[in-house]
Formats: sequence, C-alpha cells, structure tokens
Amino acid sequence: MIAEVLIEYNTKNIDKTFSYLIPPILGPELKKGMKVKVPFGRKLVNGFVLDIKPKPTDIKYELKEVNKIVDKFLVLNDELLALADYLSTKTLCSKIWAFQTMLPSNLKVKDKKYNLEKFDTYVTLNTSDDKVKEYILNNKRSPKQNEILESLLQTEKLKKNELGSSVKTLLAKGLIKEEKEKKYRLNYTGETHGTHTLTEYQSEAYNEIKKYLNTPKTILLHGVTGSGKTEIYMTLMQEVIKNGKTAMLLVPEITLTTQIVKRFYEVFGSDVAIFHSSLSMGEKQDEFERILKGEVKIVIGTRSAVFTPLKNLGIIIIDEEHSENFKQETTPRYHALDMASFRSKYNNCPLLLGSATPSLETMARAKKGVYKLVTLDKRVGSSILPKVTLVDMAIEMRKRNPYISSLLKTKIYDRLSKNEQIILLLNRRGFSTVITCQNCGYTYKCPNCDISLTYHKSTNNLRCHYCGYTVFKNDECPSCHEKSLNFLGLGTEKLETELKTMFPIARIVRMDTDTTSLKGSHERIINDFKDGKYDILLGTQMISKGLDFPNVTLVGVISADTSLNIPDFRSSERTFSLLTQAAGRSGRSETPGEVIIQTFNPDNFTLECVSKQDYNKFYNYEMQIRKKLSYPPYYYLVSIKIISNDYDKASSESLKVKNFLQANLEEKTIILGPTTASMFKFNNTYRFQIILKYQFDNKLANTLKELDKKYVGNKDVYLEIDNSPLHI
DNA sequence: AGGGCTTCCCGA
DNA sequence: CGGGAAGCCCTC
Repeated sequence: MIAEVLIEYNTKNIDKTFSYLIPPILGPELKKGMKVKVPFGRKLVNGFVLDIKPKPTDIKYELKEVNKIVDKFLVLNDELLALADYLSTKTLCSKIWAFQTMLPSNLKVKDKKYNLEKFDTYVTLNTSDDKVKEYILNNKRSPKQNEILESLLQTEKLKKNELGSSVKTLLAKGLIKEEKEKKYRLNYTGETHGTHTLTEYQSEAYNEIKKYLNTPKTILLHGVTGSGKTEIYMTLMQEVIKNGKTAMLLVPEITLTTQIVKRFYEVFGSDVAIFHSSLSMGEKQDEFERILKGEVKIVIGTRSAVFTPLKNLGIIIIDEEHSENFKQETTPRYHALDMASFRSKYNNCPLLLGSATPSLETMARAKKGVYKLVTLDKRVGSSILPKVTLVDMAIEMRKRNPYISSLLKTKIYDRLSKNEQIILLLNRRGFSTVITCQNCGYTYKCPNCDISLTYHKSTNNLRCHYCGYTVFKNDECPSCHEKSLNFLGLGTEKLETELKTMFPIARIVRMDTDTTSLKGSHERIINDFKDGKYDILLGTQMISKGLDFPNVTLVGVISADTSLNIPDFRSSERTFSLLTQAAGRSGRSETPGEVIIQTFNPDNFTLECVSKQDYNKFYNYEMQIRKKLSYPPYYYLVSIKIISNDYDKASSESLKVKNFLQANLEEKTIILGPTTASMFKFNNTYRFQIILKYQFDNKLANTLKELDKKYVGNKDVYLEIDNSPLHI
C-alpha cells in the first residue's frame, strides 16, 4: 500500500499529492487524514495523508518511504477532507492552504511551535485505607497532613495546588501519589438549568422547522428584531441532541455576542464549545481537541467555526445570516454559508438561516421555494416594534444644527429626565470619500451604474469604480449651484465632544474600533451600559447587532447618509439592514421605543422602508433595481483583480485577461472592465479589476481555473479572483 | 519552497 | 572560454 501525501509548501506548482511507501512498522497505525513527515527533495517536510491505496503497477520512479507519523491524535475525517477539497475548488486556493485555513494554528501542517497542553495535577491515596488511618493516629503533630489524608479518605482525589506544602511530605513518604489530568481552558463548570419555554408564535415556527430535521433543507427564519430567534435555536438544539446528534451555531462576531454565549452555557453547560479568532492559541487548541474527541455537542463560533470537526451534525444554524462577516476577505475568499451548505448536505441535516433582514439572495431563494421560508413577525411579550421618525437635516442645517437635530435633542433631554437610556449610531465606515451638497443633499451618481461616484483627490475628479465613468469636480453643486459641496466627515470622536457640551449632565460612553482595541473592552462597555453606569452609548455599527438593553427607549441615527452613499450596489441593502437592526435595539421591554433617523435624503425609498419597518416593501423595490441592472440575486458576480508593482504590466495584463475571458466564456456572460479597482494604488501596487456577471456559464469554473494557472509562478503580476464578491 | 541544473551574457 | 547571475524545473 502507498500513501498519497499533500506537502506543506503553499505553492500552486506542487498543489498535488505525492506517493510514498508505507514502511511495515507504520503499516497498522497510519491512517488517512494523519499528519506525517516525508522526505521531499533533500529535506524532511510535513504533509497530510489524503489517501491510502494499493501501489499502482505503472510507476516510473522510485518511491520513498513515509518517515514517521507526526501526530497520532489529529486525524482529519472524511468529511473534513471533502470539505477541504470543496473549499479549494470553490475559491481556487491551493489544497494545502485550504487545510491551513481549516485548522487552528498549532495543528496546521507546519511544525508545532508551542506545547500548549495544560494539565491539572491531582493527588490520590497510594496505599490502603487502613494504613492511612494508622498513619493519622500516629502522627498527631501534623494536623495539616492529617487533614489532607482525612479528605482523601472521603473523596477520591484532590487538586494538588490547593493543598499547601504538606503534600510534599506525604508524597515523599509514598502515602499519596500524583496524577496528571488534561485541563481544558474554556470548560464551563457553572450551573445549568435546562428549561425555557417558547411563546405561541415561537412554537409555531419551531414546529415548522422541526419537520425538516434529518433532511438537508435550507430554511430561512425571517423573524423581526426581538422576536426571540435564540429561544428557537436552543429548542432545536435540545431536540437534535436528544437524537444523539450535534449542533453548530455560527454568529457574525462573538465578542458582541457574549450575552448569547452565556445563555447557551447556562442551558447546555460543558456540552458547548466556543470557537472564534480572538481565542488564544491554547484555548483554540483545547476547544478543537474537545470537538475532535466528540466531547462537545454544540459549537458556537464565528465564520471559521464552520470547519470545526463536529461529528454527526444534526443542525447548522447561521444567525444574522445577512452579516458580511461570514465572508472571508482574504485568501481563501470563502463564504461560511457555502461551507455550511456543503456540510448540511454531507450530514443530511438542515441549515437554518436566521435574520430580521435577510440578504436579498437568501430571500429570493426562499421566495422561489429553494429554501423553506418560516416567518416570525411578533416580538416577545408585550413589546412592540419602535416608532421611527425621519428628520430632514437640510432644514436643520439652516437652523444651524449640523449634528443633532432639534427633535433628537428634545428626545434625548426627555429620556435623560426619565432615566431611560439612549443609543446613538454614527456609522463612519469606509475609506472612499463621498461628496454631498450641504445645501440640497445632492450626491454625484454614475449615469451608467447608479452608484455614488468616488472622489479622487490627486486628480480632482469623481470616478465610477464599476465602469470607469469620470467627471471633473466643480466647486459648485450641479443641482442647486450653491458652493456648498462638502465631504461627509463627522466621526464618533468629534460627536462625543459635541454631545458633552450639549448635554453636560449626561454620562456618555463611546464604542468604536478606537475604544475597543483592548481584549475585553467590548464587554466592559456593554456591561457598564447595561448596568446603567451611562446614559448614552455612542458608537459605530458595532453597537447595532444583537445587543439587548431593556432600558433603551431611544435610538438616534446621526447620519443615515454615510452608509447610503458608499459606492456599491449593495449600499441600500446594507443601510436597510443596519438601520433596522439599530432600530431594533430600542424598546425591547414594556416601554415602547422610538427611533430618530437624521438624513439629507428624507425622500429616499430605503429610508422610507426603514421608517415603516417594512422589509417586504424594501425587498420588492430593491429587487426591481437589481433586475434592471443585472446584479445579484439575478446575476452572480465574479471579481478578478490584476495586481502588479508595475502600472504598465498591470494595465496590459488586464487586457490580456479580458481577451482570454472573452474567448473562453459563454457569450451571454457579461464582462465589465478592466477598470481601476476601488483601492487602485495600494501598498505601491496597481490594481485593475474585471467584473463578470453571469446566470449560468458551464465554461466558467474551468476557465477561471485555467486563468489562475496561467499566472502561477508569475512574479510580476498576480491575480485575485473572488467568486462571490461582497464589494465590487 | 528550495536546490540543482541550464542558459545566457559579458569580459578577457 | 570562464564565471556568475538569472531562469527553469523537479521534488514521490
């Protein structure tokens, strides 16, 4: 028999397995999925055994032998091997890179750098009970020692480091002995209380979903904010575990979800493992090990947790399905939803997507019947959806209220006097500077693509990043001819100082990337706010997701336009989702909540839909636009970036790429570009971009693979292919 | 990836 | 013709 081994080097030139003989000593032990050392060239390198098969008769070269097994414990099962295969074909990354992505750093193919195993040392009796009792009687002068021995007569073992120095004497006398036991860093040992009840509406949804357990169906749970989707998840998991299976819950960002994790710990105890990027290396290894050994039944984690080796999955749940965090923006550019879908089919278990604002792609599939749609439109208990008011900031500007409108100001005073809490959202994300007219709210849009143009300071013009349309920037507004064109540039920090002078008595806390860089600072701010140590929480979009503050009755959105004007065809969708989520933070208990949204575009259709909290209206409208402009969900997208240090090479190669695509794709596929990519000059590299729009193209997968191959080993130009880009 | 082997260019 | 840098190709 021979082993097919994938070598640790991450180069596409050797993206294939090499065959090795299995020496007799390793014969019985070596299994498919193990990490091994093999001679390669003149070195010993690591690799994964992807297959074990009989030696073919037609081999033209001498085979070398597998040197040794590196880790007997780590065995990648068939599902993980298949998943790696899927990941590498889907994202065009090398196979070894797929494994590197799937495994926590200390288990990757490279040599282990640290020994992360932790142990607790226990002591147990080393001799018969009678002898111990005898010793105690004859040893009245050492009460400490006797105390330990007495306890050990009662209980089996004691933790060594809790016993003080007398243990050493006892050990030396051979009366007790040490035992090491593997310690897991994150094992929850607190109280558990198994039960929780569902409301009438929740039970209805639950029963509907339950029908699909043991099928590979994808189900969309469309539930308004505050409708208690988590309760349904938990009940489903209990059912799945009862049937001897396991469950996976993916969330967008775990640091913001500590409240949810705590609830799962309380219900499921040490059956839960958590998995996300801010765990330490040791914590990750421990959790991975517990999962691999089958010691946990539930994994809660972020995007990368979709690769955890849970066996016998009974359900996969993706909460806040619309979140863009599920897409990885570095190689391999995978979407957790695709990976989850693969595992759902592999395990014949349902994939449940939950959201108050599903992505258009998901909703379109649900409406078409590809996914099962389950709707939950009632909030829990007596709480109702908040009332949303739009404020026209153009009018406020004239009243010299550039930041906080008079309405929002009054409402803030009102809440402060009632001791209720306020959340203010200022979403200043994105690097592209958008120009807006301070007088009439005009923004430059591309006549071909209907997206906002981006200002390029170096050339003083505005450009469309899709089609290359360019217009020179004037000083005056093309619409109202006032000289009041302005860059949108209010940030959270500036707003904080403004608020402090405006409301001197208010206790204000700011939450954005600047104030949350330290580990645990998210949690601290959230807990302090929840405990009522602050009146106003001011922050970027990180405050809009999944947080539950019962005392918040007012949410203010300082500028809805910032996210609306980001030049991307998805910006309406993002805005709708962000503002709906933010609005959902308000009025989550008996006191009804209110939401004030400030904007220069009060007539904007998206904002109108937000104010009515009407997802379906937004969906129908936005779908028309997508259809007209051939965007997803009507068309799939592929983005191909051509990147080089050399401007001319990048430019000329991008034309070659276009020609290649034109010659090798089906005619109905739309090829846009090449145009300069959105971060055109970045790190001294030049980036051109080609966008493909297609519905079905049988040639596509192969053509992209060929294209990618053409640039293997090219030192001057490299390609970045994204099979489902979020931003283009 | 990394080492060996081939090639190609330039000075003598 | 020699040497040294640069490119190419192979590794089970």
